[in-house]
This record gives sequence, C-alpha cells and structure tokens, in this order.
Amino acid sequence: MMDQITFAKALADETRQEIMKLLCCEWLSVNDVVERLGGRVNQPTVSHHLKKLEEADLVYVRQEGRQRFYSLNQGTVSICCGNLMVNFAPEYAPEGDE
Amino acid sequence: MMDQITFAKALADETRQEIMKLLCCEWLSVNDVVERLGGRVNQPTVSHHLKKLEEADLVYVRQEGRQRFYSLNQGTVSICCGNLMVNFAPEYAPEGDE
DNA sequence: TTGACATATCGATAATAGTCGATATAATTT
DNA sequence: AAATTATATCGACTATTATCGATATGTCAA
Repeated sequence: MMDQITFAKALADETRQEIMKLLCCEWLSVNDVVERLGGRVNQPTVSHHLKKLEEADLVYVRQEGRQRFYSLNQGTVSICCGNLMVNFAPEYAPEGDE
Repeated sequence: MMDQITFAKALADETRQEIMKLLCCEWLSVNDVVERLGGRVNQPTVSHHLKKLEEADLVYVRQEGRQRFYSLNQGTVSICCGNLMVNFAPEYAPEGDE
C-alpha cells in the first residue's frame, strides 16, 4: 500500500525527478546515473535518492555482478496519480475508479 | 505554467493534503478550515498552507466581506497528474497527450 | 473613527531533508 | 587472500520548511 504523502514526498525534489526521468524507460546502474547527472551530485547522494525512490516503491532494482541496476516502476506512478485524481480531482476522474 | 516540482512540493505535506481534501468540493473560509482541522494547527499555519496552495495554483480564492473563501482547483490537479503520467508512466498514459 | 473580527505577515524556533567526505560492505578478479 | 570496483551507510553540515505567538492589514459595523 503506497500512500499519497510518500509518493508526493518522493517527487518533491528536483534531483529525484531528474533521476526518475533517467530511469523512466531503461535500466541504469548507480554510476550510470551519477554520470548522466553530469557531476552535479555525487555517488552517496544518488544512492540516497535511489533508496528514497525504492522505499516509495517507485523503482525496480536488479543486482548484476557488483552493480545494481534501477528502473522506474511506472505502475506505481500510474496508481498513485490515479489515487490523487480520485481524491483531489473527482470531477475529472473516471467514475468508479479507486 | 505549473511545473511538477511545485505541484509535488505542495502535495508533500500531510496537513496540506488534509486541507486540500477539505476544500475539494466546497468553499471554506480560513476559520472553517482551522475548525475542521480540530485545533491540530492554528490560524497562521493554515494561512501559510493556503498561500502555498495558492502559489501552486491549487486553490481558487474568493473574498467575501471580511473573510476569504478557498476551494480546490481540480483542474490543476488533473493537468499535473496528467503531466506526471506522461513523464513517468508513459506506458500507461494515453498516447499523444501532453 | 473607533472597535471588533478575519486573515495575512513577521520573526523565531524546531523539525525535516539534501548533500558530501569518509568509510563500510559486498562482489569480482588476480 | 589481497586488491579492485560498485554501492551503501554513517556522521556532520546546511538548507528548507512547518509551526506558532505576536502583530499588522484590511473589512465591516456602530
């Protein structure tokens, strides 16, 4: 069960949204993410954000050798956005959805 | 233009989501909100949160006499959720939407 | 214009969260 | 086993933000 507060908090940071965008349709290792962020943040910070995303069930994780690959869990995004719609935009949300 | 960071930050607080829920389908004055929160937070705090919601274009405001009435802007919620879907759940979002 | 009421703003404080250097853990290679 | 590589965790610091009491602003009524 993923609540809306956790979801919103996970999204409420620019670096994290940038990481989410990177992971949106592909699998990247931690170092891949660090590199694609162009040195703006360094490795421990990226690990920290990935952990937050994992806690929010927003990423899949796969261990491969000594690296860990992450990819965005679009399903969670979809469900949470749906919940937000039902709660805060019922006039626009399809009826009967939960 | 409402960016996703601002939207997510506005949602990333429990008190604020509670207020949004209260304002979802009705107009309430600031004091109404304070009362319905049952004394958990007091007036300046509620004003502060309402300002945040206003900055995020998440509420309508209407002055009436000496009170200000607020109501949730469901349209903004709908648009922002749509944007989130397009960006972070493209496999679930209807094609061509923006 | 004075007083009462509703809300906003200010200043301070406390709690939360982002960032990083240093280091620990874990897997791989030689 | 020792060295190397990839990532996670720790501790400290900083920045942001939530909260509140006090006060200012604005509106109405008498």
